Order: sequence, then structure tokens, then C-alpha cells
Amino acid sequence: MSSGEGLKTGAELFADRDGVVVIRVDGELTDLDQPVPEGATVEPVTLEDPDGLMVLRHSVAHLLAQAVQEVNPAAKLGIGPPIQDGFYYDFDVAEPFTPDQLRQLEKVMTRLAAQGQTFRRRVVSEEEARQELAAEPYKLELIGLKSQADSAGEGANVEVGGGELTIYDNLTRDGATAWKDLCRGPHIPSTKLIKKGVFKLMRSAAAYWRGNEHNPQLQRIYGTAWPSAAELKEYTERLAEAERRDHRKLGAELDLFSFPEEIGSGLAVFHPKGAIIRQEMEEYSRRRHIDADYDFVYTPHITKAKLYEVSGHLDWYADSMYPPMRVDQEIAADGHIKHPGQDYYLKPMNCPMHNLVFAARGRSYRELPLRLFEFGTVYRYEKSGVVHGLTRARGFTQDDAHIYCTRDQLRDELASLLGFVIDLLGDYGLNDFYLELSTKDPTKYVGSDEVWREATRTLEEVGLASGLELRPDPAGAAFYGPKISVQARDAIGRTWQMSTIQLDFNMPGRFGLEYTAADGSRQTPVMIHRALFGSIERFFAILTEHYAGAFPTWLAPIQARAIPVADEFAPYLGDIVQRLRERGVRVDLDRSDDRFGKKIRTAAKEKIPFVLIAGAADAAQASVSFRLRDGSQDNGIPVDDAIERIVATIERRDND
RNA sequence: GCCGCCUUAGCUCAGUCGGCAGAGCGAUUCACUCGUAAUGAAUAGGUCGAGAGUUCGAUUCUCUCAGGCGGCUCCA
Repeated sequence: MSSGEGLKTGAELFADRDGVVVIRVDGELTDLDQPVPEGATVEPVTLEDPDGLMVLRHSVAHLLAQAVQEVNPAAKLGIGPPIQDGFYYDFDVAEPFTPDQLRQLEKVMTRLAAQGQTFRRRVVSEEEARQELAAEPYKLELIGLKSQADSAGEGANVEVGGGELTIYDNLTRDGATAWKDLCRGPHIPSTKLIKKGVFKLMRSAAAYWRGNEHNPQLQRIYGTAWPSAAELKEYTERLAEAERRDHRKLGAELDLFSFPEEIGSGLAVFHPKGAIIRQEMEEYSRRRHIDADYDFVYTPHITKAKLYEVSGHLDWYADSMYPPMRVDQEIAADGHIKHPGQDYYLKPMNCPMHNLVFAARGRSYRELPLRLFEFGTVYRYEKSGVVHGLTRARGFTQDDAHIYCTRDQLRDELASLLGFVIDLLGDYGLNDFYLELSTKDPTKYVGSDEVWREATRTLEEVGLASGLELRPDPAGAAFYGPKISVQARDAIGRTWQMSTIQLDFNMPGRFGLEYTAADGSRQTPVMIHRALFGSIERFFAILTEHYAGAFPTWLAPIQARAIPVADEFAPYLGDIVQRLRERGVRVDLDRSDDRFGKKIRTAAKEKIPFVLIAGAADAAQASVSFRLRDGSQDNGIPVDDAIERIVATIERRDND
């Protein structure tokens, strides 16, 4: 930074304002102690500003690194950026961090923060930086990468982005340099702002240097930091809530599904109650797809290798397919192969099979768009470390359809498809969406650039026309075409990738798919891959967490339970149960030996939407009393009304 | 796949510094018949994830494998 004589610093400009941590100068975040150029637009940034919070988190990351090196001077520094809800810092250390060490580091950080060290920005030449950081091999590597900072890897631009190289010194009150780090900044003015109880070290884990699995692994410490202790508490409560909703936990508690070790990692079995939910999910989807003019097909679970050679998938994804089964091979006694046999694979996707349905006979343009739908179960050999409950399984069922249409039909088809997706997801209780447009990965694609451009433009136009927010996802596309995906926010604000709509200008050609056009010519159709739930298992998991296990009545395995106040009223409720069953309601009667209060408790734990209670008072006036899932009561309802109310709730597909 | 941690009754978890394994909930049986989240008593339930090694002796220590958890990488 050139001399700032005569110019005011951010600190001077906003001396009378509380809570200013950095300034925004012509849109650029800048340290408070930097002079503001003549005529520049300056705004104060506080911790309430998302940018200000990022700066705080980044500064806490520095504090962590300072603490680590104080405890262990041999620790080498990786990078330490702010992230969603917090920050991390990577270290090269001989031994991984233990939970005890994290607690110790927190104490050191608290002590250092209380010293009120100031952050001083210092511009250095590459030579100076190399000299000062000679003991930090990873920082040296980043300096070397400075010219190509954008490709330095996740988080690296926090250290070396921008124009000049800068080092931040942590100065003690007597002006001594307590610690320093290569960093582009900016930082909060003083560690005093990192008050007690606003940060917490969460966990440690290994992470590849610069995000590349061929690089060495560093030890990463994750932390969280907030403007106030109250907000930190709110955050930890949010985490606790997410844990309570975890579908793996609820799946066991509510007896929905399990992953028997005997079957294998990532392979679920659905128990009766889980199966009911799943059936309802599938059944409603099936009806809607029939209404939307889809044709249903069934295809096998295994196929000769050839099919995935034609599709190209074996070239790209052989590693994540289950290994082949060699069938019909004959080996003679002397070991020579009499008959080579051939390889069959479990199918990792359905599209090639649907292509064969399309190709089974000649197709006319009059048939297009042709929409082939299947609840198709696929198997993918996910790496052992990524398998995660129902959200990342090795066997799962896609609500998969492939739409074959002409180029002229593409735009309308995509637009109506997007509307269909949003509408259908809404019926399952998800209503808060945004879209993501995944475009070509220049290192992994087939087909001509021109075709990719056309496809991408079409998707973008349809996405924009939907009125939903459209976010770019550069290089996120599959090798055969760009895609648009629907992201949904759940009840506690987490986002999930839901539906994907994927264009494919490639595979129809590989499979030689053709239709006869109006002019008699043979044309290649365009193909759209689309799955609304993605995987039924995964969608099941998302809904479980979205509803915290309290499924809307139409999905609930047990929709109503009748509990007599005493056993003598069981026959009275039994008649009502019978009438409900005749209306298709999943209802049971609790005749166990438990006491009344215990039965209420049991029904509550099972998250049953409607509990019907009757004792002498209700029996005398042909009524029942409702106890709803939220604990509320509705007593003395005439039996006919009670039945209608339950049936209507199911039909409305409401949450309760 | 990589790094770290974990695996004891159906579930949640104690415990054994290497010497015959424990609780609560749940299940079963009996008694109680009760108006909105736990009635009481009794009983059953375990190759301490699997295999190998060290040891007089292993649930406990070591190794391998399986499964899980948290990250990283990956996710057609």
C-alpha cells in the first residue's frame, strides 16, 4: 500500500460507530486501519453483515493456527478459510489431533484472544514472503501458485488471491509480533472482538492438501464462530435438532428400515412401516405420472457388459460399478479356456435399457414425446467411506424416466417438466426451491461444443422462465449433457439436491435411436433423463428428516390409533376402528395391558397423527376425543364427524 | 479409497488396570381397569462384531477382516 498521508482510515471515519469490524471500500472489504482513498465509497461492515461475520471467522481461524503453533511449533500451516457456519484450518502435524487437544486449544485461543492482539496488514514482495515463511512449505507452495490462484484449490484464494502478497502480523500490546500468516485478509482489528463463548472447535478430520486425493492429507480442525454467545448456542441447538431428525436414528426408532450387516454395506431392507410409507410415496407418484402421459416399463437388474460399452458408462464409471459376473465360462481340466462366456453387470442406471425399449420397433414422430418411466433399482459400488444411510446407498431405486422428443419439442417439454416437478414435490410437502444449472466439465465430456451450447442455453432459458432462483454450477454436468437440478430447502433450512433434469444429445446417437419424421426422413431424437425423487430411498430419508418422523397423515404408517380409557370401552372403539378401516384408514386399537397414560405415551412416541380416545363420557354420547400429534385435544366429537375428519385429512394430503 | 474414532442384551449405555458380564427401556407372564407422555412384580434375553495371535487365562492387549460414525475425495 502506498503512503496514506492525509487520508483517514476506516477506524477514524467510523470511530463513533460500535461494532464495525472492517470497511467496504468501493465494494472491496478492507481492514479498518487502512487509509481510504480520496473519493472512494466507504461503508462500515459489522458482524451483523454476512461479510463481517466471514471476516470474524477467518480471524478466529488465524487465532486457531496461532494456538496450534504455540502448543506445537512443529505444526506446518495449510490454509484456513471461513466457511458456512464457521471456519477450518489445515495443519501438517505428526499425530492427528485428539478431542482433548481441541479442548486445550480452545483454552489457548481464549487466552490469546483476551490479550487483544491486533492484526496488521503488511505488503511483501515474493522474495520477502519466501524468506519469512521459509519454514512453511505449504505457504511457499501457495506463493508459487499465486499467479494461478484461482486454480490453487478450495479455500486457497483466501491466502493468496488478489493483486499483492500480504502477511498479517498479530501484534501484542507492546508492539511485538506474536505470530504471522500469509493472508490476503482482511481481518478484524483486534482479537478482543473474539469474545469468550462465541467460538468453539467442533472436530478434527483429515483433508487432502488443496482438495486433491493424490496430495498428502493434512489434519483439519473445524470450528464455528458467531457474533455472540447466544448465536453460538442457537447454532449448537440447530445441530442438535438435525441430530434428532437424523433419518438413520428415526429409521430405527420408528421401525422403518435397517441395514443388515449380513446383506452388505449400503443395502437397506424396508420394514413393514417403512414399506407403507414407501408404497404411498410410489403410488402417488405413479398416479401423477400416468396423468402426465408417461408410459411405464420394467427392465432387468443385470445386463451384458456390451450395453454399458455402447452407452459409454463403462469407460467413465467402471470403478463405481459392482464388478462383473462371468457367466457360462468353461475351463478345461488342463486350465485352458474352452468357452470364454461373458460378463454381466448389475445395472448402475436404467437409461440404456429404456433406449432398447425405444429401439424395439420403428418409431414415428407422432409418438413423440415418448416418456418411458420405471421405478428402476440400480446398484452402484460407492466407495466405502461415502455410504451414508439411505441418502448414499449402494442399491437404490430411481423414479427414472427418459423422454425422447424432437428438438422442436424440447423447450416445451422441459418447461412443462419443470412445472410438473415443482408441483409434485410440493405435494410431498417441499415448497421452497431454487434451481442449479450444471454446465460442461471441460475435462470430462463427449459431443460437440455447439450441441452443448444449444443444450445449455435451452436449459437456462427454461430455468429463468420458471421464476425460481437459478444458480450456476460450472463444470457440474455429467459427461453426456448439461443438467438443471431442483434444490429444496427442508423444515430446518437445509438444502438438498432433489430432482435432476438432464439433457442428452449424445446417447441416442450411440444407440442408433431413430424416428421417422413427417417428411419420411430418419431423425435422431433428443433424450431427457429425469428423476424427481432422485432415489426413492434418499427422498424417503429427506422426508423423514423434513417431518422429523411425524409424516403427514397420508404417508403415516399408522394413521390413527384408538385407545380406550379402560378395557370395557374397547368394543365401543372397536366399532369405530372397523368403520375407519372400511374407509381405507390405517388404524389400530390398543388393547394392551398398559395403563391409559402409557398408551398415550406410546402413541406419541410412534408419532401417530390421530389418537382416538373413548371412555364413559364419550361412549354415552356416541362421540370420541381426539388427541393430536402436537398434544392438542379435541374432545367429544360425534363419531361420524371424527371419521370424516380423518378421511378428509388423508385425502387433502395435508401435514396433519 | 484415505485419515481418525467406534462395535458389550432388540434399543440406549455402564463395566472388566487380563480372572465366571451389568442397568434402564423394550419383550414375555401375572396382578391392577385406570380420561391424555412411563402401575407393580416376576421371567427370559449375551460366543462382549468375526477370525487369528500373545498369555496359565482375552470381552479387555496386538494384527487382519466386516459393519458403523465424523471428515476428505467421489456421487452417471
